[in-house]
Amino acid sequence: MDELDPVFDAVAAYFSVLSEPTRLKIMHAVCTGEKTVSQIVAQTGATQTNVSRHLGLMHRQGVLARRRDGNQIHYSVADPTMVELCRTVCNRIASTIDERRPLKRQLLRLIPAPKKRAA
Amino acid sequence: MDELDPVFDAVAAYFSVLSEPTRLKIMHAVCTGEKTVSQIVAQTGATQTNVSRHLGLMHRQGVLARRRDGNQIHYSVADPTMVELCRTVCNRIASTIDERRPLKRQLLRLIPAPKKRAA
DNA sequence: TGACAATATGCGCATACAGTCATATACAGT
DNA sequence: ACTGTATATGACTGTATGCGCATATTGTCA
Repeated sequence: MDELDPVFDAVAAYFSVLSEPTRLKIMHAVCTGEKTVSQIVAQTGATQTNVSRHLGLMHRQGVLARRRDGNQIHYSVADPTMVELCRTVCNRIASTIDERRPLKRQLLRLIPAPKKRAA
Repeated sequence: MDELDPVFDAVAAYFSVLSEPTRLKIMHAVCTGEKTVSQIVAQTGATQTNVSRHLGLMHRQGVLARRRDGNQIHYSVADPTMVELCRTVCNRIASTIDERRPLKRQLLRLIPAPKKRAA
């Protein structure tokens, strides 16, 4: 199975992006459309430094796209699969905890369903 | 956004299970049906200690189901969503690396497509 | 009960990584 | 050029966690 190691490593690295609460908050912030760093900082409540680190990481992984506009930098989702995975997991977790209603509602509404061609 | 923290933590924890190569190997081993610890150890090439640790963790997370049979313990997939996520990611990664053919083939074949009612 | 096989666990180590502080870079306006 | 704003980065710390060794636990068979 050794020759498959790079494969498992790649898949693990992919999931690793989503295995961190702050990065999930960032995904949640940008999954509805382009956002500047400041906006993401405001929405997530994380520090600027920390957000910037995670944004850099996610951009390097190809998860997020960057766009410079004067002084600001806009980030957006570059890999829709990531959002799809989040939605799947939110639904799954919600289905396992019928007793905890409020958490369930929050989960189901975190990732809005795609309209037609959500950027 | 503070009140949503537990939600993001839960989702992150969910993805964390799949963000580790050894655990992915285990998923790959059991996704085709129940396997004993020894079988998983053999297939993954990891040590018994390490496999046992990961199996315990995955069982506690509700990802795997346990079944005692005499001296042996059989593990199987308890959460089909996990397998679905793996398949999704394998396809996604494969699609991003058309140039690396061998890796692509391996990825696409890691998680066999569900027949009708795969346990 | 004793010996053996299968699996789990306490402990220690090494590494990875999220977070913070201070500072650097890049751009805009005056 | 200077100041202010927006974003990124180097250095460091603390914590989490994957791993291996030795050992414990659970079950089988004689």
